[in-house]
Amino acid sequence: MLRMTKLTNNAEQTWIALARSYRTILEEVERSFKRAGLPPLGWYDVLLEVERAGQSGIRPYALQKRLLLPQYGISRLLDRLEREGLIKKLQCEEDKRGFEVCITEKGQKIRQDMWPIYADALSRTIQSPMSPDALQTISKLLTPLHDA
Amino acid sequence: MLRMTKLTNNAEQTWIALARSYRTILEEVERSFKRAGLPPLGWYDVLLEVERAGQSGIRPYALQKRLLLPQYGISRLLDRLEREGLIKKLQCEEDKRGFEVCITEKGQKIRQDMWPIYADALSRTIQSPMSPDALQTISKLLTPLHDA
DNA sequence: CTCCTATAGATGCATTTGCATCTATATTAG
DNA sequence: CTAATATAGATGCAAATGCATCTATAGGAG
Repeated sequence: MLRMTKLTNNAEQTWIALARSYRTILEEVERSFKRAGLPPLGWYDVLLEVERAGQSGIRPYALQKRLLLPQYGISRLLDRLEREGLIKKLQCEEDKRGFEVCITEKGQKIRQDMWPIYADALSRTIQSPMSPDALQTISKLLTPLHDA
Repeated sequence: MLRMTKLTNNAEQTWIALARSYRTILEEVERSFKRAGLPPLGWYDVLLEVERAGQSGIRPYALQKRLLLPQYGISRLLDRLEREGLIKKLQCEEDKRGFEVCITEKGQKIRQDMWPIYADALSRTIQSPMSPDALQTISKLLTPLHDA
């Protein structure tokens, strides 16, 4: 049994602030997409990664790591995106278990439509309540949390 | 149409760091509860608020505001907690539309069992990778995000 | 009082998620 | 080569979520 360091109030308060901030922002982002008749944020994230991968595409397991989603989550999200014609799956020659995911023109268009809505929501929720300095400090300080 | 300020890279990076940090920590917290055969974090949050409310209890709509959950989310979460005997609903005399939620002994016990698991997970994921100073700075800087 | 609107909470139905497991190909050991 | 194991991805089923709507009581305005 490992002896654990006692949790400080400080760390606890930081977690609470992190969670509340995250949820507040996410809620506004999702609401904004919905108002604009656009798909949820998860779709944007996938479309962006797939678009960045270019025409050679990206493998689902790679997406999974980048996006911190469970395997079955990616599997089904890709199904939905394919059904809507936003991505296509290209049979992978070097590894017949899998495929490469590529973006379609329709997918690109949707992603482009989503960006200004997304950016506005972030602008309202994160950028305007904080100074550029505060923003910079936070993103720098948070780095060890997700790199570890 | 409102003219929006363009989103800075700075704000975008901060959002990404916030989201990745939050998800990474949450994942570890949930995994820890599961390993210990305990319910998910949402249950803890409700039980804690209800316990804090004391024997007079707390109204569902009040919980909803504190916990940033949708109305139907609270409604069903309370159903589950009640079904497991962790809370009870007391018919509210002053307002016959609603009720007061109170914690049961079983509910208290579960919450108490959950805390050390929760605390350890936070200790590992937030506290150990960051200096006390960094923690303090972050929680202070994040305040405007969820108060606004 | 009556009528109108607002608020508390529940619920039917469709979609999504979580969990466990399954299939198929790849990789490694012998 | 064959056998054992690991990895990529899919899927059946149960539970949770989102959405819209519904019921019932509260709190006005007249």
